[in-house]
Amino acid sequence: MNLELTIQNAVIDAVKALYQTDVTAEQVQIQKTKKEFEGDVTVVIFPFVKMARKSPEATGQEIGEYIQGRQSEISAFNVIKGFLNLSINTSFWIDMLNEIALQPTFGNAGVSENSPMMMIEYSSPNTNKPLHLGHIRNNLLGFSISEIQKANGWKVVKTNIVNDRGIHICKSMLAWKLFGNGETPASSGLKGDHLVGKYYVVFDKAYKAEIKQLMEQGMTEEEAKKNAPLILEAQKMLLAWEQNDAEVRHLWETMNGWVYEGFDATYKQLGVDFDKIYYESETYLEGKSEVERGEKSGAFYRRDDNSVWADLTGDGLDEKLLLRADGTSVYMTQDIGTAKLRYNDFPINKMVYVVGNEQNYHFQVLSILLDKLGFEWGKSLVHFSYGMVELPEGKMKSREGTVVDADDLMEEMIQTARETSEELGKLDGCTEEEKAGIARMVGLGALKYFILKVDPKKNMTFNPKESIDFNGNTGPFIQYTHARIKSVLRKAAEQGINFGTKIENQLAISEKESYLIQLIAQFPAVVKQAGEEFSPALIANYEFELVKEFNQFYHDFSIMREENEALKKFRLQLSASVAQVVKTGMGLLGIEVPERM
RNA sequence: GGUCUGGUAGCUCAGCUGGAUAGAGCAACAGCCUUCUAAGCUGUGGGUCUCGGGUUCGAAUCCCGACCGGAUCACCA
Repeated sequence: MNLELTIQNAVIDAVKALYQTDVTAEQVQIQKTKKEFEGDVTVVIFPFVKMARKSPEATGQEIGEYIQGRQSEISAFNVIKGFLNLSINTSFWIDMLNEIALQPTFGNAGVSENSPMMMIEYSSPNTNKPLHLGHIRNNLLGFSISEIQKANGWKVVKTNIVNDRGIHICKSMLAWKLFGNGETPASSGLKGDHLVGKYYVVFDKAYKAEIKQLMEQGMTEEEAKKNAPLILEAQKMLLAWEQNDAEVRHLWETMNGWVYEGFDATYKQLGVDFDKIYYESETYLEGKSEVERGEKSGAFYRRDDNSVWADLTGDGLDEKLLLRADGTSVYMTQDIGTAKLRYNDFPINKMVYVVGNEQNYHFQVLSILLDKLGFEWGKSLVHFSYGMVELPEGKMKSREGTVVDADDLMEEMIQTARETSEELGKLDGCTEEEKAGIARMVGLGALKYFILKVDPKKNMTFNPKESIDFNGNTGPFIQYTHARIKSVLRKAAEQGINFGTKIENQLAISEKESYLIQLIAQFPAVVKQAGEEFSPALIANYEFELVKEFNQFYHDFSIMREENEALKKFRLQLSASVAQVVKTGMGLLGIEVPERM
């Protein structure tokens, strides 16, 4: 029972009968009738006026008359300018609501044994400092699109490649060794990742001081940066790490261990997780052999200094280094290796990288290189590219101390939610445990929704003060509506009203109600589109529209005071369906919805 | 400079596969709590959809150009 399809076919038939012209389904544009006009569904009739050789109004009238006589769902129609507005029988809407309410997984296609598999890489942190606001956007987007793809029938493997080796972690290690006095997370009370991050900053400060000193002794800035004792020492450490020096390896394992404990806590609080974690220390040597194979096959070439390059000028790009003259690999080489590794480890049908838009070029190149190496999946890699998070003062700069720390931010959101809830008296009569749970759901809901509602590909501004907002187009507004519906449903259950059964369709329902049903019915299509476009924002904005619409409805009717029992059951059923779609939709965004708040 | 990307209300954003009078939220102002949760609802004010051309019945939406902003073009990852 697809309304759009039915009407589309009816219009095609009408045009053929009336004007002896065949039109395709694409030419029949159908949309929800705008609220200010009468009717439920609108057909745009401009495409047919030439065939009819009549005015838009006359054409609309003719088509309207033709299809009303033949389609029982259509109870009335009107024509305004070139728009044919059709009113649909209330019994049709009630049938539709009945159908929706009987589907336990409405809007979520679910995964089956032979579903295709999608691997989604996200998060991918460095182990030298804690997660910040930019990572939050990455993690939320990665988690959300994973959920959305699952709802669209993909098996999803969430993966994280941890950048656990390299000069950056050596810097933290060195600073800790020199200035740390054996400080540990336990002794300092600091979260592991914060402790390691602290020493990264210590290194940077000391390093800068050395540079300054060397410059005063007459070196240029460039020379000073290369020759400062600290950086030389850090490079020595990296070399020792690569040669498996026992002491360095031990320190590295210890400090990374601290970081992982810290990251785990942050991930847990954010509500994200992974199915498979790759560590760069275990994969960074992959890819070299692939590049060498590519050189033999002629896809890449070797220069006189022994470095290996790919010439992409034919693709409108530059030349790209793949192996240094000393034979070591670069970022791109590693990514070639890990891509191959992943396709060996899992039967992947699609690989998605959730990585910021500053790496657009990198992934464009990666895709071409893999293709040149003969991997049939090379071209099909998806770089899910998202924009930067900026602060009102501009970009986050760690040097200027304007980085918004992920843990601090989440804590602040939860705290504010707690205070606001208490001010409003929402938490009266709750146990301490319930209070904490609600504050957590609301605070994090606000943060997640704020970030996910904006188009991923756009840069966004995050105002830490203003974003702690629970009014308007926010997560808490949606959560609140859910809680209120649940409250009504509880009350109905107490009174023993059974609204879970089929609703009779001899009812007079309002246009607002049929509009709501139409909106609910749209949900699966929204989920599908969100999957195709990798856009949690689509779902977020849909949820807001639905909830806003419901709130208006809610204020127009007193469900529990309704005396017509059949109508009361219908409205309860409608409310329950809205709550269901809210819960499912918010779930796709990784946002929990409380039963009460 | 090359490539990519964005420019919609004072602010944050929807709308962009062309359709009706361009929508929300925030902020401002005015109303609504003896009725299922007021984190709500209703109303008012606020727009040269950056600018200029083109395509057509119709353009915020598509095309071309200009202007402004961001990213990137590393033997960093």
